[in-house]
Amino acid sequence: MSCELQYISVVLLTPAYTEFQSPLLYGCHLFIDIGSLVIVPLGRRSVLGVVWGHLSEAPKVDFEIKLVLEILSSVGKMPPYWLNLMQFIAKYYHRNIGEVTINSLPEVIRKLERTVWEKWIQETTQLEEVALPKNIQLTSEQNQALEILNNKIDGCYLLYGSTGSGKTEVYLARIKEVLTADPKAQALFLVPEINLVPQIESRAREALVGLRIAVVHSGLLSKQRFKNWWQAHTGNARLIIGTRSALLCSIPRLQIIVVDEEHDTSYREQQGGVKFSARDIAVYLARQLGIQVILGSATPSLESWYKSQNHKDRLGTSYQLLSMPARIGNRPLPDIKLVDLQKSKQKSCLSNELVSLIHQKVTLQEQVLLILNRRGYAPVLYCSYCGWKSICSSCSVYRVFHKVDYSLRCHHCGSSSKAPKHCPECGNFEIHPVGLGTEQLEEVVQNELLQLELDGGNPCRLMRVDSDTMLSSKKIIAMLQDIHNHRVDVIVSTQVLAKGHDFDNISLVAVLDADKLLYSNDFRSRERLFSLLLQAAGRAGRGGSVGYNSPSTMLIQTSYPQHAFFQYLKNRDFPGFAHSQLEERKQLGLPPFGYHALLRADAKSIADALDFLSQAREIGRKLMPTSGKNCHIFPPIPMYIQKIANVERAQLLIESPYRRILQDFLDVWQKQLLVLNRKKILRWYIDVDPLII
DNA sequence: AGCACGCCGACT
DNA sequence: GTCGGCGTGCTC
Repeated sequence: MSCELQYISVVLLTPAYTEFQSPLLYGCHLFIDIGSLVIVPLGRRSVLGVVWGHLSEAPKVDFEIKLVLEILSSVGKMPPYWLNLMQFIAKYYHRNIGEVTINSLPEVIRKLERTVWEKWIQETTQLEEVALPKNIQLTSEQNQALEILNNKIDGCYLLYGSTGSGKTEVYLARIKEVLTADPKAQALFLVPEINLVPQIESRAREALVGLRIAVVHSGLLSKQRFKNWWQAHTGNARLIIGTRSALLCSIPRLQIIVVDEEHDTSYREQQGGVKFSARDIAVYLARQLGIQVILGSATPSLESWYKSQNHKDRLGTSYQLLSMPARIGNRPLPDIKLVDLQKSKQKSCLSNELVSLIHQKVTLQEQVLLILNRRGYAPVLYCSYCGWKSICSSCSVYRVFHKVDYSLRCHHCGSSSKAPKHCPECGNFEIHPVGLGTEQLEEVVQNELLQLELDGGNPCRLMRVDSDTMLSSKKIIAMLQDIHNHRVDVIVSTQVLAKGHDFDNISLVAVLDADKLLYSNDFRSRERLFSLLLQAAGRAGRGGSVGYNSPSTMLIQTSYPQHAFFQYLKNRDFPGFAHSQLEERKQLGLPPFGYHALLRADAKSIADALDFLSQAREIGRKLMPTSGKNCHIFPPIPMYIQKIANVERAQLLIESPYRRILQDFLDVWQKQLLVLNRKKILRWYIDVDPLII
């Protein structure tokens, strides 16, 4: 079917930070649809590309246009909505279109292992269509929310319901509705973390028996990941459950998106690659497709909350608030108690109040959850003689002492070394761990409970749950099972357990290190603390059927019990707290009243990084009279953690009350920065809507 | 980012 | 003589 030479533009992985960026021009003698995957020559290489557009006539250029080598027809075409999505992410986050697009494809395809993926495609089976069950049992409150959702096919909704109010049933009921109305429709259900996927998956399989579900997250091996991606891409999977990366899948018949725990910062954070907010992109995508998006949380992000209070954003969108205040079965909410660390007596990190409460609960055969957000035994090893501290050799942070294997580990670069028995500087043997981590807390609790015997003389059982013990998904499941089946009495954990998991028999949750987030230089830290504490409180006393011997309690140890923050918390007054925070942010022009971007520079020496940023700032200030007015560019500063893995990091903050103006400025500015072309000395990138400034 | 070309040091 | 160090430059 060859025809005369056609010209197409193709997106491919061209180097970032140079002026040489895709899409690039290619020729071919076949008509190739937009969205097709192709192999094209680039220099002396053959690389993967995505067909982006057709040219109506031969372009006049001073270079030779090469021909497409091959069309990867077995993958089919990427849907138009997906191409638009890639375009938007690249534009909004100021990234290379090729970087965004190519990196969103499955690994086998990126590596061009065609025989491998074709075999995997052969292996995947078309699952049988099964009629969905008729009804999901809902309370009247849940039904009210569902009816509003069922009234429309589009719009953005904020489902605000306390922990245990049954948000998941509402999501699933609405998804069922959408998938029943259109037998080809697909739904996307996002969760913030991998370890929440299994529980949502089993809830969905239970409520929607027979539904074809695909799970997509970075924890899968590349084969399974491809197969699940393929199920979504071909429309075979009707519900896609996953973490932020699931949003980048090809879901051609997408009709509804759910973003559970929408406030969670995991939707934004990412180590490498393109930083984007999966929640914000989900909202954008839903609006583009004219479909519904449901954001759910017990403690919404202040940005979402603000939009749900009848404040329209620049595009005229506001979120419809759906409130579900009641807990299912009217289970009592745990009492929130504060222990004043300044006044209370304590032998260890545990106040006497906490120790006696633990004793009480454990004796009643109820479970206790202690939350401390620091892994390891102690955050630093310290020589009392010469002042030596266990600083990481590659980063500007302390290495954390882990007693289990007597190691010093850097939680930033991952390097680890044997912990010294005596001071490496002065030889003194008086080196000791300073501060408290979960390993040590486990030890302290063990000592406190040694004398305690439960019914029938059984000893009190202890378990530590943090990323050091949650090594595999098998282990995670086993540990959760042990908790559910009451094979442990006291659980020591980092934040991992505070999020999303449901436990029936925990009647005491204690948070040991709340103060760190109460006074922090990050303007979002109180918002995060509020949500962490309320979520943690939600872990206590969820069970409806289990008869409690004692009322469930949430206990917080703090040195600042008088802080207004705790008044809001004790009253569970999220609206009040949100209002006070929003007032503060309004005064300071912080999000959602202002918009941020960072110019980040990584270099071998901090001077190079700062020097580049200073030059960039000058360039930016020269642009001011035209495109930069209403933007403020702050002076460059080294990052809070200046060095990670031997890379010196600095940044510069740009702030504007208008998103559009900030975006326009970044467009012009970024192009000028490319001319500085300092790729040998440093890497730089723009970070839009950063979480931490 | 790759990948090649290019121009200087110690080896079978 | 050549193998290989990584500096520099190009890719529709």
